This record gives sequence, C-alpha cells and structure tokens, in this order.
Amino acid sequence: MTQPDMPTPPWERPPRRRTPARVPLTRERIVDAAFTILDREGYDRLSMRQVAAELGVAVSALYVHVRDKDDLLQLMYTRMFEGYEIPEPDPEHWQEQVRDFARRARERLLSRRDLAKLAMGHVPFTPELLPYVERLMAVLGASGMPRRVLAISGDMLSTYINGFALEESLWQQRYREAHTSWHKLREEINEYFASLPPDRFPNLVALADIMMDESNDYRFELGLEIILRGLASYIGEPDPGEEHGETHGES
Amino acid sequence: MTQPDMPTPPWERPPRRRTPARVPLTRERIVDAAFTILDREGYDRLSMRQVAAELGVAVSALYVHVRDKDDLLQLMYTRMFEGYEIPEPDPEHWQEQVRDFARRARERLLSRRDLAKLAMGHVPFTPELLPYVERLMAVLGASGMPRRVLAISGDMLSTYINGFALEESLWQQRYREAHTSWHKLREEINEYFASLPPDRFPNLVALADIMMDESNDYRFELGLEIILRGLASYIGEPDPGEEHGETHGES
DNA sequence: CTAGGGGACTGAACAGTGTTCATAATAAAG
DNA sequence: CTTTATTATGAACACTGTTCAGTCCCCTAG
Repeated sequence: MTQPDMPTPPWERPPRRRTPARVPLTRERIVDAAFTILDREGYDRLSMRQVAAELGVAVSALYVHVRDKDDLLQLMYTRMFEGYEIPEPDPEHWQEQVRDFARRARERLLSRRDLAKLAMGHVPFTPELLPYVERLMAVLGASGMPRRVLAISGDMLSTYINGFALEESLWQQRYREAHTSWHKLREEINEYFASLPPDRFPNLVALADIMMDESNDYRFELGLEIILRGLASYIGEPDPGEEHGETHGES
Repeated sequence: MTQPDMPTPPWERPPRRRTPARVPLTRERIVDAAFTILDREGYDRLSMRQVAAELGVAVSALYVHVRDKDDLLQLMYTRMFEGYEIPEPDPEHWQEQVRDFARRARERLLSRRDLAKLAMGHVPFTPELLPYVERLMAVLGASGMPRRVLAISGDMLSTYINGFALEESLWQQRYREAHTSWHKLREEINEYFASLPPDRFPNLVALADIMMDESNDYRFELGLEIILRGLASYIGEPDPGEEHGETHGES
C-alpha cells in the first residue's frame, strides 16, 4: 500500500521530478487494469481507452508495452490459467480427475464476467500454456485410451466446457439486460416451450419442464458424463482408423 | 427473376420518376448484401456502412428495416438454416441420421467464410428456428434415450459442431493472415510439438504426429463418435437424477 | 387535378473505437 | 553536465454503431 497523495517531508531530499517513483507501466499492470474494466464494463466495452483511463495514462502509452488489442487479450487469456492446478495422473481415478478438472475450469470461467467470451477463440498453444495442456493429456493418457482418441479428447473437453460456459454467460447477459432474474427467465422459457402447439412441436412440448434447470450444474455434469462414457468406451480397443483418410464417409 | 437494367419500352407509358421501379429496400436484400460483405471482408469487417455501400444506400436507410446490427446478425443466423433438411426419425438408424446431420451442419458452417463466428453466440430459440430443433429432437428421441439425456443432447451436439467449426475457421484465418497453406501450417505445428523438451512434455511429444491431421474430417468424425457412444450408453437406463438438485457433486 | 399525409430515404452529426506518429518528458550512461 | 535510449503524450486518421431533422416521393382523399 503506497500513499500517493502525501506531501514530501522537507527533511527528505526532494527528488527532482514531480511524481516521485511513479509506478512504472508494465504488461502486468496493463493486464490488471484490463481485468478491472472487464469486471466493471464487460467484454464488449473493454477498450484500450478505458484501460488507459483506468491507469491514468494516455492511450498510446499502452502500445509501448503491448503490440495490439489482440496481444492484450492474449495476455488476459494467459493470465486466466494462473494458479490452475492439474494433479498427477492416477490411472485408477482418471475419470474423477477429469470431472474435477472440468468443474474447476467451469467455475473459473464463471467467476468473472465475460471470461467465457474471452476464452472462446483462443487456443492454449503458447509456451506459457502448454504445460497445462501437457498435464491434462497426462491425466487422460493414464486411462489407457488409444492414441488417436487421446489426441482429440483434450480438445473435446475444453470445447465442451467453453461452449457450456459461454452459453451460460449469454443467458446471464440476457437477463441482466432484461432486468430480471435467472429464475424468472427460466420460468418464462419453459412456459414458452410448454405453450407451443403440441401437434407441430411434440418433442419440445414434452421436454419443456427440463429444457432449462433451476441450476445448470446438473446439465453440465450430465454432458460431462456423456463425454466420459464415450471416451471410456474406447479403452482397450485398438487405435481406430489406422487407415484413416479414406474410410470416414458414407458407410 | 426480374431484369432490372432493361430500358422501358416506348409503348409503355413511362412513369414520371427518373428511376423507374427502383428496387425497394427490404430485410431480405439487406441480409443478401450483408452476406456479400461477409464473404468478401470477413466477420470483423462486416459493418453497417459496408452493407449500405453495397446496396448503394445511406447507412441510416438500413435502420428503417433493421433495428440493430444485432438484429441484422440474427437475421443472418436465421438465413443460415434455410433449406436445411432433417429427416423423419427412424429408430433403427438414429445414429447414422445424427452423423449425417452433424456432417451437413459442419459443411454448411465451413461453406462460407466466418459463418462459425456468426453462429457462435446465437441460440436457435426463435420461432423460425424452433422447427429445426424440434426435428433434431425427434431424431434423437427415436433412440429411446432417457428424457434428461435427450434434453441436453441437442445442445451438446450443436456445441460440439459449432466449436469444432469455429476452431477450424480460426486456423483458416491464421494461415490466411500468415500467407501460407494449411499443409505448411500443420507441418510447422506438428514439428513444434515434436521439438518440445521430451522430459517436460512427454505426452505432447508422443502425440506430435497426430495432434493435427492433414484433413480435419477424421478428427471431427471421431469426436462425433465419442458423443454418440456416450449418448447410446444411456439407452435403456432409467432417467438419471430424478432426485436432482442435491446429488450431483462429490460422490 | 390538387392537397396532404406517411413512409422511405438522406446527410450530418455524436460519441465512441483501434492505431500511428512527431514531439516532449524522463531515466540511465558516459 | 551532456548524450542516449526509453517511455509517455497529444493530436490525428480512419473507422465504428446509432440518431435525428429534414427531404423526397408515392398514394390516397377530396
């Protein structure tokens, strides 16, 4: 905690410059400020000017430390992973480890506003993030699933988690803008589905009561379980599609 | 088919105004123009002004027919589904029907530039699109899977398809901007993975040769198969989580 | 035929965006 | 103290979505 507005005492030799030891602008501080704006204004209003204003600095100063807005977003994406822990692989409990991984990932994506929007469209293939990918692959690989299944399982999981969290945050945004609650919105949606003409929409009407749950947790868990069962079903099978490239169509 | 540039024959009484029967601006024509811009410039450069220019019209004229840019994007999203056919449900072949649905959806998403970006962040819960959801649910429901699994299966499938296509188009964009080819980019990526220090990244190094395929088709099919196997595994089981709301954690 | 009402369209403006660049201020090095 | 390199500034450019007073034109009523 520094106290910026204190006058300089006369017995200290006053430094020549007006702002003694002003906090230097760094990539870290810029990312901090960007997250402050993201929390307060949301992804769509996150602009270089807002970030600069938050730091009390001219816009162009940011470009000394950051190439692009894209560059800044990439830094924010990287920051998102900080402190995210993935355990040592345990072949006996790989499913529970993956479940835990997925839950914590979703939790993180929903912990701050619009984080899912930020994550969507980025790929964790940078040097800073590859360790996380490696550890996830280690956990999944311990299951003994075939190589080719393993190669896409990480992608599938993160696509599912990101997609799910994005949809959740879209609904959040929608009911925030409509000045109502998730409870109310959910009720309206389910009533809408129930009120459809049953002759033209028999399936939707029949599912109206469970299309949206009071909490999304159960839906998330079930989707996760579906993927896990799918992955597990390949354990013990030989690597599928060794002759791949020809035989994926038609049949 | 009207023929706009034909001169007015002299035996027809010429209308008083200079531009005889000028094409009226409609929502349809605006969406057409928007797709022209999307194809030519990409999603990020799709702006109201570009659309207006394409139509030879002032920007503000668009706002007579379209509330928002969001409104226009919604119209484009709806247009995407036009002519998309989903077959009558056949309980014997629901898996093949779903595979076919997914392949055609991906094909459509990749048929035009940045269509996946457009699709991401939209939900097909509008009156025009509900019939498609209904038909998909019919096909899935014919499998006999439990209600709660059915309720999220559609979401899971479209999340997977959209996410996969989005990732594909992201790579496309990346190698377009780098002025190289997918073949080259893929080779570089795989070489990069292979060149990682094997002691810190044993799993990534071991998978380097199949992290990215020459074509993404096989990866898409395999991911689809994983979901299908997961879904199929629930057929015959009682509806899971009837006591839901409490018991989805820990155990 | 004229008068007028109403919808479609225009042009200009507002407030905002990402990015660049010559210039100024500052810090470190000689 | 002077030089040099870095960092920050302010103004500018070329855009963006959106609004609004006014204009044009067509159709209808008288």
